[in-house]
Parts: sequence; structure tokens; C-alpha cells
Amino acid sequence: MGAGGALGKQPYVCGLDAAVDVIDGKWKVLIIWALNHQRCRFGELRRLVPGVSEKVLTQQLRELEGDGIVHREIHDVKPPKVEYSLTELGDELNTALGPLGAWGKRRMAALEEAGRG
Amino acid sequence: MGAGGALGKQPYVCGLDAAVDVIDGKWKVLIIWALNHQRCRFGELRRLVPGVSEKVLTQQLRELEGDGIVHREIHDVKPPKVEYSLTELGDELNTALGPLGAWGKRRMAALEEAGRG
DNA sequence: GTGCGTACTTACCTTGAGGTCAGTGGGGGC
DNA sequence: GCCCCCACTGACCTCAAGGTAAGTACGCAC
Repeated sequence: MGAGGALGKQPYVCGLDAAVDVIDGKWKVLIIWALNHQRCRFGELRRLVPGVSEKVLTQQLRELEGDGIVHREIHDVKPPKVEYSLTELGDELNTALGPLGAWGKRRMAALEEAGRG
Repeated sequence: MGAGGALGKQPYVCGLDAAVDVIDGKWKVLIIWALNHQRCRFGELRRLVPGVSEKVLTQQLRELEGDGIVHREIHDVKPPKVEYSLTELGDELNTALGPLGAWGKRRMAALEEAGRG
């Protein structure tokens, strides 16, 4: 799908379309979710988002950065140190994702309920 | 990506994860968005979601149906007639998508603003 | 009788997102 | 001396989502 970083496809049919374009990428919501709770170093994110490869993590972080969702801060020190955090825009995105997350949580509960029978 | 209809991947890391799993599929948000405004026949949806092929429309509608988002009603008449509409769950999903759509709309406006300079 | 519209299904093919793995260049632990 | 950790980058490969095109069975219009 069009996980294209800044200005993925365009033109968008509607706002949802534009939002999904930013979200699009296997790990992006998880990354955003992780960054909502704390600013993180690369390695921390890697651990917080179980399953991502380093390549794809870097890639999706760059795309989120290009879309103005994530801020990247490089500390030029002996062992490299890079910190990621949400921008204000990213924070707003996260807030907008809140209801969706709540809906999903209800679905998870319903699914589990059904699973147990 | 894992556009797997009912129970796409599981287990989910969080609610967002579970929600995105349902949404996942190139045209699904557009389909849901279209169905929010009106119940539609297959051909109508085809026209409302510009760019989908018949195959993929059918496919994603079936997945949404499997996830309990969309209701499919077959009228057994001379020229086939099938109507699609949102279930209550689907309606809730759509509501949950509202803030995200609003966020995307703001982004579209900002993008356009930047585009004009 | 040719063609369009309805709602699909099926076979085949392309594309690119994501996975795997190896390399980089220093620092610190044992 | 060896290996891990930091934060990446680049080459290569896979796989499945999605695109394309054709077929189905029926009715109506012209």
C-alpha cells in the first residue's frame, strides 16, 4: 500500500483518506502509540514494538518524521544517541486515534468473549 | 498487509491494533464512509468508490461482512439486487473514525495551504 | 440479435511493502 | 582478544494484496 511518507498519494477523497495515508504502514500506529507514553531511543522502540526489523523501523520513523508526526533528535555523543518523540501534530493524531483504539478494545473484548463461548 | 476478514491476525497488542486490522485494506475506509451516508447497491458502491475493481470490492465487502461491520441483503429478483448497509457495529466504527477524519481534513487543508505557498 | 446493466467468480500477473541478513565504526565490559 | 550495543544503511528475496481481463446467467431496450 502507499506508505509513502510525506505526501503519500494525493489527491485524497476525504479526510479519512488523508489520515489513513499517514497511518498506513504495518507498524506506524504501534510506533505512535509507543511514543505517546514516552520519548524513546531507537533501541527502546525496537523493544516496545515487538516484531519490527531495524530497517522497517527506521523507514517508518522517517516517513512519520516527513509527515511531521515524529520529532527526531540526534545527540552527537560517543555511543550514538537518537531520541524520538511526538510532535504537536503527532499528539493530535494520537488523540484522534483515541476513539478508534477504544472501539478496537471493545472488539477485542467481544472477540475474547466469543472465543471462550 | 493482513486484510484477513474475520479475525485477521490476533493476538493484538492494543485496541488500535485490533481496529486497524478491521480497517486494513486499500478501500475499506472509503467503503465504510460511503455506506455511512446511504445504503447502497453493489453498482452504486462501485461508482462511489472510484478506482476499485469489482473483484476487490466484493472481497473487501465480504471481509467487512465477516467482521460484522457491513450487512448484506439479497433481494431475489429478476435483475439481481443486493443492498449493503452498516451494522450497528459498523456505525460505531464510523463514529470512532470521526475524529481521525477530522484530523485528516485539517491536514489536507494544511497541505493545500503549503502547496499554494 | 447486439449490447448494456445486474452482481458476481475465476485465473493469471504485477508490484512493492516488508523480511532477512550482512556491513559500518566506534565504545565499553570481561 | 572477543563480543555486544548503539543507530543505522544497503542488497537481496518473498509473498500476498491488489489489478486485469474474461466468463456467467438473466432481462430489458433498441
